[in-house]
Amino acid sequence: MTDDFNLVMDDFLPLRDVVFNTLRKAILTGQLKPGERLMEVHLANKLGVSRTPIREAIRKLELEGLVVMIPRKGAEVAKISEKSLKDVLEVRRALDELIANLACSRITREQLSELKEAAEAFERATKTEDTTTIAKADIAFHDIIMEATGNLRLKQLVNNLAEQMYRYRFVYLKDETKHSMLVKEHSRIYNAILNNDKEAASEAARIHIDNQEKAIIAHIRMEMKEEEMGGNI
Amino acid sequence: MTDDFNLVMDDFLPLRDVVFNTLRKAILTGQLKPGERLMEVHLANKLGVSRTPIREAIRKLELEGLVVMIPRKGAEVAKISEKSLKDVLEVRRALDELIANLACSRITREQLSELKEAAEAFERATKTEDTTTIAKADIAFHDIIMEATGNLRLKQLVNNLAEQMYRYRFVYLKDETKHSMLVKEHSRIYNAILNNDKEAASEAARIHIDNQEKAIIAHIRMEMKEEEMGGNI
DNA sequence: AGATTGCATATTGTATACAAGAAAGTGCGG
DNA sequence: CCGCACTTTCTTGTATACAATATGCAATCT
Repeated sequence: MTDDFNLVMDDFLPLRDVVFNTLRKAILTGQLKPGERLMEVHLANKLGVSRTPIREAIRKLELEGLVVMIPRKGAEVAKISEKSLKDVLEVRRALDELIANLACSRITREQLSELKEAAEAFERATKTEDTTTIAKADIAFHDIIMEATGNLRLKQLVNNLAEQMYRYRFVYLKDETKHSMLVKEHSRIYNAILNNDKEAASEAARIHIDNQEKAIIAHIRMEMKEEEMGGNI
Repeated sequence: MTDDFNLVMDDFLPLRDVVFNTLRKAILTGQLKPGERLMEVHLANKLGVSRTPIREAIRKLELEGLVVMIPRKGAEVAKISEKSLKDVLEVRRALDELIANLACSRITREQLSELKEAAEAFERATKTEDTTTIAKADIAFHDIIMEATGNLRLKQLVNNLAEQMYRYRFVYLKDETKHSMLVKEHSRIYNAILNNDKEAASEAARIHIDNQEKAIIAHIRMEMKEEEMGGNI
């Protein structure tokens, strides 16, 4: 049982936020599985706090879409269907296009050189073959573009959407045959932004998401097949 | 004092949700003003419940961006700056374009005729000059398009964004000189969707938001001017 | 006079107690 | 052996009690 996630006491943060972060992380990393019930006293005992902070944390997770409430039954970790994932990706595609587009006109020289460095760092990371390193480099690259838009709300929304599919992020990063493609896609995005070519930037961003979608959907279908097989023994 | 909003008991809904809806409405309609503090005992007494449901409702409002938490100080109604409004509208523009685009290929015949009817109803409403009626007709029109996309997440996000600027909605609906323009814009959107012309639909949606943005920003600037004047007496 | 410290009070943060409803088990009758 | 009703227990929903901290005021010191 790797099931025992513990609180990282942050002392000055309210307990509800500590619990919120802890539970969110547990859901996103798969320690808490889709469909699993979140029982208040159980969590309270486990984390060594009372039910109150637990409940308040759940209210926030509920609005983030990570848990669903069943009236008079309690909270459970939200299941992600292929449909809901497609819905999320459909929105993300539009927002990522917007981000690339906005970044073209708003990026600073400094950010532009950071972006170049980040793209190179990502390429180096793919050589190391350590998925965590690659993932970090990927996030760093996209964070710079997002920052360049200067739109806080946009940033917040995209982060939340990305979160919904966090557990599938490694799927397309683990596949080494895709690495060179990812590097090319990044460089295409970088060049489009460099040239202030909004059309090209949007399209590059769209293609980037499209490819992720394909990989993730394929993975999900496989997972489902496996589950069926398991049930049919 | 129009300050006394009351609970609409929904009996089967948990109190926290009733409180949540009540407070949200109060914020959106301006009964609770930006910067105003939300004190738990005060609200609890006023609404005749204990602090617990109040707190849980505030947690949700917090995540919706309608209130901001100040640690150990409490919650207050979020202020909306011109910048944050522009941020919101920038995102909404992209999402409304997406909605119009998706609706083109996914709308059913039935929804199409509903949409035609809604557009006509909106035109009739502008003749009555009752702002509430007009607002309802406007919402109905856009709801049909949104529904046609079949994307639940998209719907949820756009609703939330629209909410942020709810109190300014009447600004562009009250101005009668704009009515004929709005009617034209709606009919443009309807025709584009009817013809399954995605490009045209997106553009029509974009223009629709652009015009709203102009009206709202102008209104906000005016409001701010007024405030300054008030302070400088 | 101004600043500073200490106290009183108000307000949030957390824990616990109590109420009510749902689910699961148990026993009885068919 | 199966099904239905009753009871028990578990879990959420709500209220309240207690703790910790910030704020404002006043008195005192410089």
